[in-house]
Amino acid sequence: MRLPILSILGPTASGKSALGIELALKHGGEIISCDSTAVYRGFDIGTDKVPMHERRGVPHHLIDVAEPTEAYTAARFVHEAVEAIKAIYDRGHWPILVGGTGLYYRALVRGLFPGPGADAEMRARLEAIAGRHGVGFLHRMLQRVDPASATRILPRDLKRMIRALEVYFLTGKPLTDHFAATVSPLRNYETLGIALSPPMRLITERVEKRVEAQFEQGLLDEIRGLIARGVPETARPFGGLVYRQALEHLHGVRSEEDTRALIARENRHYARRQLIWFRKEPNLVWLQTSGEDPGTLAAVESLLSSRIV
RNA sequence: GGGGAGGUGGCAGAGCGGUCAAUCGCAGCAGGCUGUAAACCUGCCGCCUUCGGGCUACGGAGGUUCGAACCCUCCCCUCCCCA
Repeated sequence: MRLPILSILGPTASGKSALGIELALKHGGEIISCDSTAVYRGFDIGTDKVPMHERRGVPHHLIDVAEPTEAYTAARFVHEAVEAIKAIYDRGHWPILVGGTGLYYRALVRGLFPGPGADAEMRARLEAIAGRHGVGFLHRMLQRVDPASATRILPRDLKRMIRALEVYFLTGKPLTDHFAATVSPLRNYETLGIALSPPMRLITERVEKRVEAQFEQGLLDEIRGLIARGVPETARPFGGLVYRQALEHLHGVRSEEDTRALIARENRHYARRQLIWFRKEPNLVWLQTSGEDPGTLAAVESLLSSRIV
């Protein structure tokens, strides 16, 4: 008898982490972060990692597992998350997935096709072609070798086009053909997914407060420190939300005040995209409250009590 | 008081006689996503629409013209410089 893998999803600042910890404390849970940026060591403030002392002894997995110069991927996430889930159940504990990275969640729950991963050399070559002949050239190329993907991928969506071509050239088979072989890594597990979706007004408010707090906690010093330690500004996590805008500010692109406002706005945009993503996920139970709302905990508890397997 | 610049859709800012409901950007709204995903990409964005189009628009009022956001006259208002 054990609890289903619980997933707590939701947009930024919806209170996922707090809820996860609360539930973990009650039922012997361990948290698996589903966050594409929290995996990077040294990027703490801008990713809003829960500090050690606030974790209250609850183990957190898939946080700080990669160097900033590494390229963490959805595939690696899936692999490590599955390993973590197994290990947690083996310990007799309960795995709780907490995060907001839609692709990672979907990849874990629905699976990725069993094909080749990123190939830096191939990508560089394709990018060079795009640079020389334009994106349209790549799209026409894709049209010839993988018409189905060419229809799905818009002509200017370079990243997806490159991936589709990469898969084709590496396997001789169109990407869309590979899709049929996709299986869920969690197919043998019982799962329960919660989507937190408090009113957007509340998200906006919380995001604004959080951005202020991030600056107060020394976001800029954290960035300076990372650079001083030799992390190149081209490192993956520097290209993401918060860090990108803050880095621009350090380069004098705009004032700190404007940067804070910009980051808050970008966070709202991001929250919207996250929700769009989750809405397409089947089998999620939606709660219109934040993770700290006592009603949320009660609702999840009651869902769990009917789902013990 | 004298001299100069200008008033364009939520902001910012092009246009300077027809092809302008008005470039581009931002904001706003909607959406996509199978190994970079906090990334990347798409559509809408005056009002109405059966999505073909219809209507009202570029500070205000007149005027010139087949035709004006663009030219002329007057008025109103902003900003800068000198006093």
